[in-house]
Amino acid sequence: MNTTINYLELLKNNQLKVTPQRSVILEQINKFGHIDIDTLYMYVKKQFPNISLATLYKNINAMLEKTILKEVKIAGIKTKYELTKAQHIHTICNKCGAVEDLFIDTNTISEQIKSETNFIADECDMNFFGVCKNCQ
Amino acid sequence: MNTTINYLELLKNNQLKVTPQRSVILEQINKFGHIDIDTLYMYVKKQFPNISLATLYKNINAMLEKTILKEVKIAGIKTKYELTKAQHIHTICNKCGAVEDLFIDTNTISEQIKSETNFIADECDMNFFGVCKNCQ
DNA sequence: CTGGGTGCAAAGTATTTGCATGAAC
DNA sequence: GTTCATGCAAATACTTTGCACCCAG
Repeated sequence: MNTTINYLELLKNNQLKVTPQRSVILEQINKFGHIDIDTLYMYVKKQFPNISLATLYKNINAMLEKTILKEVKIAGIKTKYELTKAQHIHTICNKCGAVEDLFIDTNTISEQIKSETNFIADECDMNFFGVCKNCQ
Repeated sequence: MNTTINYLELLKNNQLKVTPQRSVILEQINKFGHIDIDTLYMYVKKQFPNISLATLYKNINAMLEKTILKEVKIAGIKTKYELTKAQHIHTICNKCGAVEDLFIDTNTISEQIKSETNFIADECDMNFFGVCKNCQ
């Protein structure tokens, strides 16, 4: 049920050396879906007790630049990171805090924006706040 | 053409004391539409050379709590603040950096989300990245 | 072997807190 | 007069940088 991702190829294809630290970082981000730096640090430390926060930041930044990762900035909570995947939006539950992906079409709105304002959008972030199924 | 806002009432109605500093803060945020803390500090200092960053942060946080203000977190740029107003979305130009408001309907998507996932959304943030009319 | 990655320490930036004084109501 | 805001200094949190050493290719 979990998508298998080839971290090795992902790194190689982006001219980043494959190190065990990087593999674990990607593994953990994928496991959590969305994770903030401190939680990630905590989990990566379980496999690399000596890894430094600086290394984590450096790697995160390198992968952000290569667009392997994406920054998820959400009002009210710490910035999280996710693997870059198909265009999707986020739902954030105000009760339990869960952040979920939802793969829905966003092009319709982009086109509406273009016709109304001439702004040509090629990307978007959408965050919906409310109450998730489980918390209702 | 500029909406006149009664900062006095806005503060009073939210149980916040009316101080000249607060009025100027609201004035500047309104003038810029969206502004980050450093730019705001710079402009507020023109009228209150002795104001401290701490005071600015305290006021911003107080007004965020009362929902007079809203945090605008956008991937890649510094967090900005705006006055709370009718539901709207943001367009961010990748060339000139301009952040603009766009008042379009978001309920249709909220309903789509509800019917697809049972997530009940009561609010959303939407940021579209691309090229604005002027920069094309 | 060579270039880039790692870990540490230190620097830099951002944000919050505590407290004495002063202004709002 | 009482409560809360302000401004300063200090503390804390967050992120980046420099450098010596080490590993991936």
